[in-house]
Amino acid sequence: MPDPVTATEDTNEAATKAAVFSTAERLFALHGFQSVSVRDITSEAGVNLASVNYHFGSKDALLFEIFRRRTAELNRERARMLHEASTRHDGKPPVRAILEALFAPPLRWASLENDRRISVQFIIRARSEGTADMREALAGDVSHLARFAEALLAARPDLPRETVFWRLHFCLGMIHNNRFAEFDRLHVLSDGATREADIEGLLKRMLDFAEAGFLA
Amino acid sequence: MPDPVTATEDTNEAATKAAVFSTAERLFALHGFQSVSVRDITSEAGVNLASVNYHFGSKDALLFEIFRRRTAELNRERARMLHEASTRHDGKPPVRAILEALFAPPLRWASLENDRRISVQFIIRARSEGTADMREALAGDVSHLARFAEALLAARPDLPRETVFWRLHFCLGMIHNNRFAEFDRLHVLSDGATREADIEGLLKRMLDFAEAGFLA
DNA sequence: GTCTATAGATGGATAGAC
DNA sequence: GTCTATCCATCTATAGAC
Repeated sequence: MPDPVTATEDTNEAATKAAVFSTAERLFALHGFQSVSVRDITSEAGVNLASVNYHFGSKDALLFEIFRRRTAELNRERARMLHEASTRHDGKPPVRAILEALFAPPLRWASLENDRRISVQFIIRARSEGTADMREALAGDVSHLARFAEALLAARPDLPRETVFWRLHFCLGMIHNNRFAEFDRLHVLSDGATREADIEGLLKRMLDFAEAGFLA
Repeated sequence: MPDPVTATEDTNEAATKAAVFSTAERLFALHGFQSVSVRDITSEAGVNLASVNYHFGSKDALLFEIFRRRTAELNRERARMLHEASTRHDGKPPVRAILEALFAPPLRWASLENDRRISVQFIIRARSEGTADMREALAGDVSHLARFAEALLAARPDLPRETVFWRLHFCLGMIHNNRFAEFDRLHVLSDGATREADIEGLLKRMLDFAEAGFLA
């Protein structure tokens, strides 16, 4: 049984670290990386200015830790869905099941009632505004995408290899365009006809579009 | 006939302004907006530190002017292609011709031998990292997209309105994903099978994919 | 108009008290 | 571990000499 005083201190420390983490993630996701200062984060989180350096080392290290944790979680969820699709279809899942494993995790995160809604925006932003560290990590992330490419190649052995890769690239573009600003713009353009709230409906729309594109 | 001295000065002034403009566009496109300082721009352009403020007013105003000029050029080219497709098809262009007017201009700009290759990267970056001014301008840009939406609705009157808007959104995502970093990543993933240099081939691939998705 | 020098503001990081 | 005070680098913008 731990010393109650120590336990309380540990809890406080963990709470401070967690507050910094989630506040930073939210501010970075909403306003970009370079625009948000350490002072913005600590003042909004209600913690001391020095906490970022104490708990994470530097602003960049904090950024990278958020990035690493969120991408790991997302990749794990995608890999799990791909694996389930594979077992469900005797090791040869069809295109639609593969694409669902790629689309569903970030889309479900993005639903209005999901805590991770902001995490998706963070990850998308990291793809274009990330630091050198993050871009290196993204290059290593290719191994994760490779499993999806393999599954797609197996599902469509009749297609030229490069065609499958290009179409996977198009699908990734569809996902990365799901930013708050783009949803808002579409909402204006369609005069309110597009309802971002209906995530399962959007998933079906994306799958219909991408599956047809893949079977062309 | 202008005074030769004045003409030379005017030319020098215009040359300085143009050097600042194109150097800034390139650096912003390659490294992001906040990462590039006025000092970076002026030293790389070989002009004085004060030239940015003298010729453009401020760093943000310079950014906005680049953004405004490039998006105007791109929108004009797209509108022209859409108009030509419309006359070619008696006012009712098919989906593929509409999408070609949307895809071809930014893709052709992105070809290796095109001077505007860097401008596309600038515009894409502006969509996610732009200032408040630029985001406002993007909202006004909806009128330009509305013409494409109208054409698509006319080409597929059988589809629910919101379906057409969502699919247009997916197509825009395909375009916006054509960043240098994403091309590089795809190149690694496909082990060199995807050749970014073949722009006309890529255009055909995008049209095949998107047209099939639209006709689903 | 061009340039240097500098003002004025803000940023990340840290030393040192508690 | 937490906090304050502060260092030092860097940035944008501008005043003023030429």
